[in-house]
Amino acid sequence: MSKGEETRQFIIEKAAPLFNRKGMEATAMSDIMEITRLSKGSLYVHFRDKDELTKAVVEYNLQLLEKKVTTAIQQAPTAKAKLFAFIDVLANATKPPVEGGCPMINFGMEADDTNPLIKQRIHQAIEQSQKTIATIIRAGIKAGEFNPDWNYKEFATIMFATIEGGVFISRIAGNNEKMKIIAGHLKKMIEEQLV
Amino acid sequence: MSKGEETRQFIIEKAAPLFNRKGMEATAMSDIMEITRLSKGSLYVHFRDKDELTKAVVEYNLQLLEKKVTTAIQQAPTAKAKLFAFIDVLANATKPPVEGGCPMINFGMEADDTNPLIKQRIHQAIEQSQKTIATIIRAGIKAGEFNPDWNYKEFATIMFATIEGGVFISRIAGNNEKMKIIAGHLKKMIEEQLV
Amino acid sequence: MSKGEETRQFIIEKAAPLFNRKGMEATAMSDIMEITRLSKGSLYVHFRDKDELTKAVVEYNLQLLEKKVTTAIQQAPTAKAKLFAFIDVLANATKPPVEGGCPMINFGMEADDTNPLIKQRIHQAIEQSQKTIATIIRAGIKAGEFNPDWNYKEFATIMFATIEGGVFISRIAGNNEKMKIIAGHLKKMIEEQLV
Amino acid sequence: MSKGEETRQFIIEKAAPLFNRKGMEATAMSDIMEITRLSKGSLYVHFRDKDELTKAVVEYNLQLLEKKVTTAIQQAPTAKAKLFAFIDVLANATKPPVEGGCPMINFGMEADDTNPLIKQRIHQAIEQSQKTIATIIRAGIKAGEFNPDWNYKEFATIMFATIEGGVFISRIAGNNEKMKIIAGHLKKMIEEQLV
DNA sequence: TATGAATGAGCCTTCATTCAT
DNA sequence: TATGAATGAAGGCTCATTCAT
Repeated sequence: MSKGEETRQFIIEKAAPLFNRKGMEATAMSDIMEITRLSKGSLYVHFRDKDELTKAVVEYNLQLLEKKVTTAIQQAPTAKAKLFAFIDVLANATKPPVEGGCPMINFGMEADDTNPLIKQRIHQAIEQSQKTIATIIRAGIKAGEFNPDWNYKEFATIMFATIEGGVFISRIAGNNEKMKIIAGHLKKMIEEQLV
Repeated sequence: MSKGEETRQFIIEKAAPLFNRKGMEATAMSDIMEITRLSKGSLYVHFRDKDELTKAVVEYNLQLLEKKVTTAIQQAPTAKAKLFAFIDVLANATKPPVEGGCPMINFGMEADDTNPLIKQRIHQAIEQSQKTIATIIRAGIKAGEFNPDWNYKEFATIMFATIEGGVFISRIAGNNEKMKIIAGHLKKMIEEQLV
Repeated sequence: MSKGEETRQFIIEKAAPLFNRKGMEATAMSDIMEITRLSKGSLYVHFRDKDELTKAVVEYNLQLLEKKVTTAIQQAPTAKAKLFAFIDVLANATKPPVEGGCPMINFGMEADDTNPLIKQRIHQAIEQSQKTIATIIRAGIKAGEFNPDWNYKEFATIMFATIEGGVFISRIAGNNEKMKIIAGHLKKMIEEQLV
Repeated sequence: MSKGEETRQFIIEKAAPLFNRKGMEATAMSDIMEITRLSKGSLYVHFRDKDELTKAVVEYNLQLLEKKVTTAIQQAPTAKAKLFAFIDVLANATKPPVEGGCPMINFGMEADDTNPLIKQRIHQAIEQSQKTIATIIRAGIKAGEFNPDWNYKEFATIMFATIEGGVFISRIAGNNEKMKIIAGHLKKMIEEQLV
């Protein structure tokens, strides 16, 4: 990695939690200057404009989240364990997988009426998340672990929505109480489909 | 209502959809000037600063939502019908109960890391929503409509979270497809508790 | 004139020589701030952006020039005297009719490759100048003052071009030496057409 | 020519039309980078700063013009033909002798209030142009081609001013119509001095 | 009460220039 | 020589807010 790429990556990594926490609009280039200890001009050497930096930061946060999820899933032995792992990773609002909380709901809600490109990217991440869940279940059915009649595609959507709703509630509540209930509920629904 | 109060209310009503759609930070006082056709000075006669206007607008949006929900519930004859009505009101992302979408998730996500007061107010609205659901169910149980063993408090949380998660997904998707699945799922869960 | 219009006019008048001397691009909003002792925000109360201020300033300079020319012409009794007055007003590079020199050549040369709107406006001013000359001559012919065979339209163009060329040379030379020769030449040409 | 000098010359030639067209201030070092495909650092190896590059570019443009003029003059057999050639080279605003138009008026007008050194250089070029005209006429007189009483020094100034004024008008008009009139007029004045 | 002129901090971005490699 | 990363001043502009009328 060249010096330039290194700095670019450094900026993204430092900026990522800031954008994820404060929001894209609310994070100023001067905030990035401060946190990176880089000059204003230097930032613009590596990113054409704030929008390009924003895109890179959103991408970074999404991929960081995906990596955490993927790692957790891979380490789980069974389909049930994988689903539980998925829940446990995302449903931990007090110690979220990505600093600042779930980037899908964070960036998605802000981009909704302001940034079609980011919105589109979040849409894709949401779809991917549901696909990941669905894929795990399908494998579990094939392995004889889950009830083959399970409408797993619908469940993937329900599970994802419920988790994100839980993330929202927990963030506003400032604690994970309600999330425990939600996670427990989802896990029970999963166990009900065990053969 | 005095002339002053009337103008104040007029401003709030005009500003409400703007804030709900664009966000609190992104909505400028000049936007309010434009939409109300009022002068800059006039706005500051009725509101000490933008923060006060923001609070009033958030309050207005929340109460408008609550009114829509309450009306829908009151018109429903049974507990089941009331729960279904609750779902139908909130789960219509294409024609949301409040212009700009659910104000709880809209304002809540933005306020999370920036505005503790608004955050607190949204927290209260979230709690109230769950209480509303719980109250309906409790009445339904008392009336012999629902299974008395139903852990309705937990269900209230789950139902609310799932709806908000669905709202989020639908907004980003730009359509209500997934929301139908989610609403259907919640309704099935409710029907399973019918005596 | 309202307070706002007064300030707007004040800004234009203060900015006019600056733009005319330094150029449109080279004159910064901060220069206008300094010379008007007004705040940055105040400037933008009266002008949407720098471009709008630029247009107003160009217009002001052109009209100021036109006024000086018109006044000089009106005070001259004969057609010959009017033409001489025209020359004397424009051909005084050391004490130009408009502070900073002839706005037609100043703004025109800069706008040529950068600002089509201003370019168009200067084009119009150039055409008008030639028309003014032609109109004077035509009246002089009608009054029996000038030779009726004079191709006055062509002469108007030649006279205007020669003056502007003289303005250019004088500005660069920093003195009016060459301009005297040019003015003398033009006046001789005019006298040759006297009946 | 060493490698370094070669690169230096390459930069000047590429930058020359840019400066002549856009102006000195408006042409950024990044524009030069782009057009030369050279790195920022490389530019600064060959030129201490933008000012030095500017001077070199102005010089290049002036000498290119002079070369075109000289060549045209040398190819003309008589004094009259030489003067006509001079006019024809400069008075072609649609296909100017130097890309971007006459560098004397282009750089001169911009430098007037901002760059004394360039202004001085343009002054010299203007004087030289008039001297060139005067020299041709003097030779023509000596050769018995022109009227020996002709005040050729004054005519040189008038001719030069008229051409530059014509260049100005044509540039703003975007066509050569008026220039034809001006050139015709000058040629007629010359022919009147033929013996 | 209502107006809108005035303010100044702050935002994003551009630019000429320097310097380590 | 050549590169391109880093710098910081300066530019145009927006915005919430104040204040005289």
